[in-house]
Amino acid sequence: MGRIPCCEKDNVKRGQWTPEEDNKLSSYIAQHGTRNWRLIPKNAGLQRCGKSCRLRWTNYLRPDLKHGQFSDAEEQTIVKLHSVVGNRWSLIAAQLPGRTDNDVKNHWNTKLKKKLSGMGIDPVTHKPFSHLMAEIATTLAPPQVAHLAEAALGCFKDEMLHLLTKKRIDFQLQQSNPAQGNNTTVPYVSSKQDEKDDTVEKIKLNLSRAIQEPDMLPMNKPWESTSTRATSANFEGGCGVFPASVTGYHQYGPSSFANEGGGSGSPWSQSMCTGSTCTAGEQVRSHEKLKDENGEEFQGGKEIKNASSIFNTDCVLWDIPSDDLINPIYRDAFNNKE
DNA sequence: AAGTCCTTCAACCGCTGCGAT
DNA sequence: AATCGCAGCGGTTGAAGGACT
Repeated sequence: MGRIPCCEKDNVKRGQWTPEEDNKLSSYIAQHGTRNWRLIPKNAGLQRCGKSCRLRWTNYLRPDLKHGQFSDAEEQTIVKLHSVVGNRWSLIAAQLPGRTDNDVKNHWNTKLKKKLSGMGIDPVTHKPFSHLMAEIATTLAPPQVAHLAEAALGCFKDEMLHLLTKKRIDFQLQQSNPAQGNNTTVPYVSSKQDEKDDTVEKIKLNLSRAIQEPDMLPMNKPWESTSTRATSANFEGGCGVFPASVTGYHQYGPSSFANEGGGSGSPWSQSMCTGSTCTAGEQVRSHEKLKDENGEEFQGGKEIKNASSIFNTDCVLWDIPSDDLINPIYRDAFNNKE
């Protein structure tokens, strides 16, 4: 039994809204509010379906909306929240005044995913690519690992190729010493296809090396540690899949990248990618029950009418002060990758 | 200058949960 | 308890404009 459509498809206009339509909708809502979207187009004299009107209003016409570029702080908030709740755009948008879920989703898909990939971080799991490779290599028996690693490589390949073909990266192999500039540095290649093939071969080479020599794999998990100073060396010394310039960002940048000697161990970096919150399989799914620190259950999804129950000023889930949502060091690292 | 490719983002689609009946 | 209709959500699409060749 099919559901009755929300409107007569034949009688409704689709596609871009005209300024006249915007005016009609805005002035109607200003007078009558947004009760009953089905009636709004009819009463406002619009040949649109109610759903289309609602979207136009919530995503564009609402007076409280913020249009224009996302700020650094907003981007950081999105990344951080995404690492906790995954693709729950409405929940994330609720933490960004004036932004809609559509805005956040679009910005994530067009900008932030690429930024993270460019930093050597898998935007799905929020873990370094190199770590994911290493996990595959260490957790599986040799006959399986080759195939699975190949499959994983396929997953990451598009992101990596995007990065590597857009930007010329001095691709350092794990053994090479950048200061000496020895000839293990992969030279720039002339054609785009050669460049891609070469890059894929390098990744494969280093992956297979990591599989054959598990000793060289990073056994510590810097993002799970709050005390160990994690530096890019963790990954340069790892499977060597990624160039130092990329792995240097593996912890969303802050202490290990921008403050090489300091290792501030900012709660920002710790909470961005802790094992307990950042893996895809562990991400909160819609309608799963969540528990707060008192063991009381609350639910994800739209059951959370006020998202501040999760993202409140005390940051219960993250155990960080809210001020740390905006970490200037991380921000700089993030911006420098543009 | 023209054609092609890429990026962005508004809009649509289908699904789900909730409240009313 | 079952059904219906609405609102909201996330994934996807496609038009438009910009960048590149």
